[in-house]
Amino acid sequence: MEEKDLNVLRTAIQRFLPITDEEWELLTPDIRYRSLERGEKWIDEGQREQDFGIVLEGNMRHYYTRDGEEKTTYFYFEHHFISSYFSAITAKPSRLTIEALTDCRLLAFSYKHLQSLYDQSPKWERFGRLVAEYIAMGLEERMAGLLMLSPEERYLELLEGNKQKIVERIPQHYIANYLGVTPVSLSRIRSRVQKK
Amino acid sequence: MEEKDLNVLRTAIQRFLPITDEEWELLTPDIRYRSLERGEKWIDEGQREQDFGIVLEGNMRHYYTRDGEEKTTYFYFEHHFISSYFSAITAKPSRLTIEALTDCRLLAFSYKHLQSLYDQSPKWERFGRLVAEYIAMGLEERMAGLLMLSPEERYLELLEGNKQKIVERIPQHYIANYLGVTPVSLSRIRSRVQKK
DNA sequence: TACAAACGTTAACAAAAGATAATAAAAACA
DNA sequence: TGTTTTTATTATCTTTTGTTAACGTTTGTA
Repeated sequence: MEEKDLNVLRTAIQRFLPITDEEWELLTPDIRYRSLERGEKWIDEGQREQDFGIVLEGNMRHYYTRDGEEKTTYFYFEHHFISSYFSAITAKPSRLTIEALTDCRLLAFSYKHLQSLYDQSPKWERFGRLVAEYIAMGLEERMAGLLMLSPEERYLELLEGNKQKIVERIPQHYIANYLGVTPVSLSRIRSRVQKK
Repeated sequence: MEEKDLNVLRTAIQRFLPITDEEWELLTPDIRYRSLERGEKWIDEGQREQDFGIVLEGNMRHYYTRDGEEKTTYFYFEHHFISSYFSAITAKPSRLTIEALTDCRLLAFSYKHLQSLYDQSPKWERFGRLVAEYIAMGLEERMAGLLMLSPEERYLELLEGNKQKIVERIPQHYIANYLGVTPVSLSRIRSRVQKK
């Protein structure tokens, strides 16, 4: 495994808390590469065994399926952690599917292994807490936006915030799902916004 | 402090994980009663020092303020933990206000103290992780509903799910906020639903 | 390269939601 | 008890969204 790739993962972990080499080496035996072609699924609805991963290259989306319709609700880019998180922590089958939007390279490790680190080392347990808090904060932010902003305001926020990546690299009909409107409606919002 | 009230808190904690008497006694010195009258605020926007609490009696709401408008996004009932969670974990001023909808009795303890327990005991650190995961799951569930269901479907879900408490005990215009529509619109949804 | 699939825009119409105001009922409270 | 205040409904009008379909463009791939 390339040092550079491992460092991407270690750096991502250390955005939450510093870890020693010994702590790091508790994780490394379980790390492996995964490659996905565009359109390939990383985690499928109903799937049980759960991996965590980090995106080295490419981008991905996750979606729920309802009445045969796919509803995309999140995107993953380089250096993002990726997992069917709620399936992993509840040990239930995944309710969502994660799919590569471009060819992707990932590093992966099993949630089971991470969970065993929670028992072995308080530092990893703390990492688990900080990750959960981080995820919760992102969801709260998102939910507040859905409740308090109009679709147009949410679109404008997407253009400004630290989320331009999404607008630049993701097909618009997926973004429409993400904002909670139909693709047709997002197209109209865009033309409305442009006139101003 | 009454044994019965302390037991409510300990039971709530033990829904996440069992704790020994010694672990419990790390928390107890910091616990105190709080009483609020209807309309009184427990945490105010901009406030910094953060308490965690558990509702013994009564119910509460929390809301964001935007352009002078209050947007209610959550309700708390008996035996629910209550805090301005994201303010506590980020040590930033609270962006939301928590207000008593009825006269309330709570038990409270400081987040600072809880945080010190994270350092003192792996069990408490794990408690912190499990609580964060629980909050994240609730938010994900909520967000998926906002993205995938119509306002009418969200209202119907509220009637069925394990959330009847909200419909029974909370004024409708707050519920409208919670569902992401205006009070007028919720009233129309109700009359539409009844005709069926 | 040629064909098919995916994507984005626009149009037309129906359904729903927002805004505002009027009214009535219920709850708080002095 | 009587009087505010809060709460819910209804009506009207405007704006926005959903739905379906058509069209052209881009992209992927055989």
